[in-house]
Amino acid sequence: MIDPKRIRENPDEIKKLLARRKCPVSVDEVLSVDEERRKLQAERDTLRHDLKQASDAIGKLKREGKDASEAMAKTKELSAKTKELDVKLSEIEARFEGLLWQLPNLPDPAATDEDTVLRSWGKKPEFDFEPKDHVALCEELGLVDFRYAAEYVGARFAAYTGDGALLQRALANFCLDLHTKEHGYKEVFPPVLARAESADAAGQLSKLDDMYALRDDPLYLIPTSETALINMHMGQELKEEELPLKYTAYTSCFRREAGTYGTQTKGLFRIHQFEKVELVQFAHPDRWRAAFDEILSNAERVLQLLQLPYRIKALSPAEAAFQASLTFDIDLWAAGAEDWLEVSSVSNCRDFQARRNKTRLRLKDGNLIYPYILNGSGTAFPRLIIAILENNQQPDGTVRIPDKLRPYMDGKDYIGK
RNA sequence: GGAGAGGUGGCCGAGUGGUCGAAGGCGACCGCUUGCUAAGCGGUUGUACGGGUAAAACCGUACCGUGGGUUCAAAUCCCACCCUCUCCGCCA
Repeated sequence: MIDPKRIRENPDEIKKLLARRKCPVSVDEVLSVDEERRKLQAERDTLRHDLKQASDAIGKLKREGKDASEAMAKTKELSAKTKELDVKLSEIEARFEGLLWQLPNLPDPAATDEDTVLRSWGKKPEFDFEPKDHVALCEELGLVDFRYAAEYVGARFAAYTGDGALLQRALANFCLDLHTKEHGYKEVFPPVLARAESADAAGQLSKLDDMYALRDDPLYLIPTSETALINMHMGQELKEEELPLKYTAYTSCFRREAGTYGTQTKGLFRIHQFEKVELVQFAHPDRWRAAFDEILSNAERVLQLLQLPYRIKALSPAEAAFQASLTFDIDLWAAGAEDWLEVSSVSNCRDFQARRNKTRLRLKDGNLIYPYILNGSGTAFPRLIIAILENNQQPDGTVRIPDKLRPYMDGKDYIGK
């Protein structure tokens, strides 16, 4: 949520910033509803003040043992009028809130309107044979059973089998070990279901159609563990001294992604359930950049240790998620697909989510503000698996396991040998 | 899922219709004080929205799990729901 005061005080600035991204409501509408709301509140407050005084007077009369029936009859009318205004006010307040919640986060001033590749790392592998894509490799090495998954649950799901399942588990342990032991994150294993309000706080209810809902309970399968982690302190007051708070979680993520058929849907590329290690930091607003850079480098470290070539791309505000102010994507090079695959998205959401879930920050000077919440994948597995398989494939159809992953893969050097 | 108990400020905890934004305690902050490892004394200390201000001060309203209701008046009475704890059931 954007600070409503900021909208009121700098409407032109807000309009200009929001023009850079998809925004379903107009700032002018927000402003006019706000004005109406303030007017109504002033009226209601005055009326209620009078009512309170009248009631107090009645109390006094009664305590003194005097007759208050006349005063009570008179006050009844005042009470009715106040209630009428109460109803009107809460209606307009709800409308105001509703509009506010539909406004996407303001883009960072530094964000460019075109996606921009900032830098890259590693060398694309070269082959003296025709490299296969991951679907072929998975089938030949028995790593994923797409047929079974399709029959069992439906299209665009994966069932990892044998060394494929082991690889998945190895990556989870590898990433979690790295982030907890070397990068200082606290590991969380959260529920993968969330209430609507929790998802809404994260900003994900704006993509309601993308979430799986349960039939009998008002719960949703989380599209990312960001949903779970950014709500770790909902309703709480954090102390400046305890920042930054750093959390990591390995969970399955669920996305319906209706309407994305046709583009890059082969194999593991875009599936309805995927696994991901997420990184979230709660940071002091003044130190968000350090937290942002840290999350980015934490994610990069995974790829460096696994020797996977990648590039960092600054996302345009139009591309960024509803809740994000600044986003850098990390794209992995996949040699079989001969394409870049997004494996991580690092975002600064500023105080957007903290305002929504009422996470606040008590500063040393006593002031109460909202902390900034940042997140990033560290990283998403199906695509990591695609890149590992395609980039490390050998002429004989086996796949070399990156050195750092071997301890997690029963010490094996190759998949398929 | 069933039965019972409970949800009050940063924390603990009192409060069954008006004098309650809420006793008392703890913690925190400020001041004073004291020769013995830190204690004593005094004071301050919630949030949101609106008004007001250069900014404060200040003023108003709301908030005692959430949402409704009764009443001139609700932390207090009524209804529904949510959550926590205990016991039972079910279950990995």
